[in-house]
Amino acid sequence: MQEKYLASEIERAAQNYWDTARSFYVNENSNKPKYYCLSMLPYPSGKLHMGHVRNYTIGDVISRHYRMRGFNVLQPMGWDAFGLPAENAAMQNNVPPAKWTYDNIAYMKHQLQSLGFALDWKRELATCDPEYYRWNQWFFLRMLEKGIAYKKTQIVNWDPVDQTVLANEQVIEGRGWRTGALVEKRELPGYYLAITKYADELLGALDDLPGWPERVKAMQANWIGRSTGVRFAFPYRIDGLASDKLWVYTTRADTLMGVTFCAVAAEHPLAAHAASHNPTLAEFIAECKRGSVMEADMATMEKKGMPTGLHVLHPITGAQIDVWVGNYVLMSYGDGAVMGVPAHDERDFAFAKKYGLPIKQVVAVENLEFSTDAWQEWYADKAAGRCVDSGKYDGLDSSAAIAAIAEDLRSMQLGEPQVHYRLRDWGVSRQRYWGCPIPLVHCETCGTVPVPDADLPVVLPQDCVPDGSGNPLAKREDFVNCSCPRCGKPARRETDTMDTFVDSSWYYARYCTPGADAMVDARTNYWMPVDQYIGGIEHAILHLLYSRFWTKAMRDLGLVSYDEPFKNLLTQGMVLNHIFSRRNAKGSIEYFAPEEVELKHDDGGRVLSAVAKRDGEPVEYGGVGTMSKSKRNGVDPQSLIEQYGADTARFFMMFAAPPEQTLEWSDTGVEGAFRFLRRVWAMGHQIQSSGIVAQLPATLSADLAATRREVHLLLRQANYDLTRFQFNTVASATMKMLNAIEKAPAGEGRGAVMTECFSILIRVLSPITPHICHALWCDLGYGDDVLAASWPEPVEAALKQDEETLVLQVNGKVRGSITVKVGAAKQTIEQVALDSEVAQKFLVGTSAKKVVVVPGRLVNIVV
RNA sequence: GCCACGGUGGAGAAAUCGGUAAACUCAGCAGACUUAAAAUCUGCCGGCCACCAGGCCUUGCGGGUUCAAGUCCCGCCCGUGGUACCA
Repeated sequence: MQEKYLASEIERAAQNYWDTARSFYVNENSNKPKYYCLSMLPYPSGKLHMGHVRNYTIGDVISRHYRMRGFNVLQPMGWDAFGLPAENAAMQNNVPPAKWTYDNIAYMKHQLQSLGFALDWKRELATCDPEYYRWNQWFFLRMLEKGIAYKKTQIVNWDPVDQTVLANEQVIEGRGWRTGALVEKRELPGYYLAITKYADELLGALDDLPGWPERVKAMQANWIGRSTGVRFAFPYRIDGLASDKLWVYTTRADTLMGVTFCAVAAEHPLAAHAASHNPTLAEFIAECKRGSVMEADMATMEKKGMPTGLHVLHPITGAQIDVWVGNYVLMSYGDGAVMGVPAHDERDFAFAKKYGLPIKQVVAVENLEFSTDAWQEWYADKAAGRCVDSGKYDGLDSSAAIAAIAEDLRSMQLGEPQVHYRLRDWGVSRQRYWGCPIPLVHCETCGTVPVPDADLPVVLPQDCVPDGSGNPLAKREDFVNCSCPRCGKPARRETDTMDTFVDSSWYYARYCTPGADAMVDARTNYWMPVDQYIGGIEHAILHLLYSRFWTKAMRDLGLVSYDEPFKNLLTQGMVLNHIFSRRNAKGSIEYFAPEEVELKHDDGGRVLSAVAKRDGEPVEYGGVGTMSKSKRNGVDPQSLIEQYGADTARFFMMFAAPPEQTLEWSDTGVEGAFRFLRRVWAMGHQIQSSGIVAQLPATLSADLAATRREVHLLLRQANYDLTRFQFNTVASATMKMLNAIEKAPAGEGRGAVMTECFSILIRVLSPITPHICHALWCDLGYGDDVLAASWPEPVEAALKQDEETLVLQVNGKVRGSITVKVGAAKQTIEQVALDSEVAQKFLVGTSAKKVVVVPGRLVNIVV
């Protein structure tokens, strides 16, 4: 073996070995237990960034560890290849998204391979491949048949200059990112998937996912947002309107007697009716329709309203209630109308104060004074209050009042209790080119007709170049023009494509069944569910909820036999980097990569200002944020790999922080990871040249026994840390092992202790830095392939010790230590502590009030 | 705004059950080796007080529970992720 650590040579050799031996190609014919380890598939943005390296190294460490523990491990990889960035790149470089995407895939695949991940590449898939997305189309048609997919209108961000739909990401401060034009809300028809039909199951099944982080389950539960309340109506009679009821939903029916107004969404029929002969109101409604559709914008904007001049009747008292239009009422949520109870709802309170609407208290809490001057938390407290000034409901508590009022509404046929979800159905239509075509045909005679299964896939043309003004598919006559599958007459193809979350909702199942001429086949039931799923915390809600929904829909269509796709979930923390941007003259935003920017710091190291190196003009510092193509703040690991090797990059990534924690990028410390690997190599060389000693002598000197004990203790700790995926401390355990081996004292058996301890070190380190460990394992003659080695376990005999040291505290402060026999009785320990010189010093003129003994840890004397 | 998570030395971090705060590493400082540099090795490295012995303080801020709090409870501040068309 070479004396010097030559990373690139070692890595090439190890990768060649794995390729030749087909080490990571797996199948279902194994007598080992299966283990499906899956990392979220990357978007092929051009180059890997540090977030990818982190994600895939975590997955690889888990995969290799489980493999050495005797599992049949599947670890596949693929490409989330449809999406917006390809269209943006196309506009910038005049390259078709298809070419850009496939070029990126080729480059990034090469990068992944150079990192030495234990991937089964024969299962690779790209979601932009017609052989993949045909099954999106096929399944969409099945959902259409089952009524899970349906059509209704959706509200989108509209750029009036580019005449195009904008993604939320493309709306910055209410303006289109390219044009700077004020964004408008526009209604378009679109297809929805009825995820709300599964809301109860999606919520309930969270309890059956003990391997998911609590925080993710909490977020999903809140997102689904099940509530029980009452849906009821305010009756009205308004000339020119056929309907005679204004429906609302509330969880606080107990405050119904405090209603002083109603508010409807700008798109509500009552608003439209009132506006038809009220230009001021029409103008206000138009104003409500300006701005983006984002929830964060809706929630933070100033709450505004305008009276419609219409009124409805209180369902119980019959009193006239004014109807307002409110910019904060969402048509897409419930019935697009809400009751206003200013006394007991904080938002209604602010609204009433602003417009001088009456505030009527109907819930009181003993000893607390209600005042309309300022909002107080208890006004909305469901638990403490009782009804007042509410007629026959006076004195009832919240739940009794809700029950009584719901019953009265029911008897009047004006409402009933209802379970409500915050979750909305999943709108999947996108007015974009680079996505999976929705397999429908529009015929003047037959209406909307599904493309027959035999004609799937509807293939997306590969050579379009978007220009930012709408979907180029609509201009492609050869795509759009077709004949109706039903009547044969000329017809037009649907040009909307599917949300890319469709692509990623079932790819994990397709990995299991490469080459199947169905969506999936029986092999999926061998591998699924995924035993360990690893991906960014940013997917905690949407991707993970859609995948769970999709799995249940596939199950209900008889395609798979499992209920949940991901048994265990590890949510990786984001890798963050600094963000710099500038708004140009047109009002659009340009981002600068950190290396394109020069920083000025204050004395404390805080960023004061930044200028672009290119032109010396100032750029705005946007703080830190997740590495992304669009913000141009990704760091390419390539130079790291070239300079130090894949093992150093992998080790450093694992060492830097625990997987779930957010990581602010900095490359200081990479050098240290490299130094460590060089020392590991040097130790291997030293052991090899001084001769490998397999047999430990019958007895060891106390010093050597201590070295051996330390390494076995570290092994015990590392094994524990592996079970909880805390790889940073596994990495530091291997560093501590090396420190101990290097300091191994002279004496009989030194070679044997070093040989044994180093074999432990290599195996524990091998999932993190597989190349160097592969080389050392072979070169030192431990075996042919470290992948086939058994995972090390600490040896009890090596851990044994006769005495232990306990911390001695007086009044909770550390004052010294005592040494006792292992397993000594509490009374004995107490006596040793009290007799100690340190304790005696503190006991002069007083006595111990209490002595707390924590076995194996400490003694605390309270005086 | 709302939901979730986080905040520990100059930096990344560790501390498994409420039991020695800062393991391991980076940066820095001092030294050894060297003609020199690189590499390597050794020592120091939270703050204040002290001649030493040692003492006091310190886990974003303010309170609380406890023999004992980074860890548990209450109230704030700041940061990150998500917020349904970024993926």
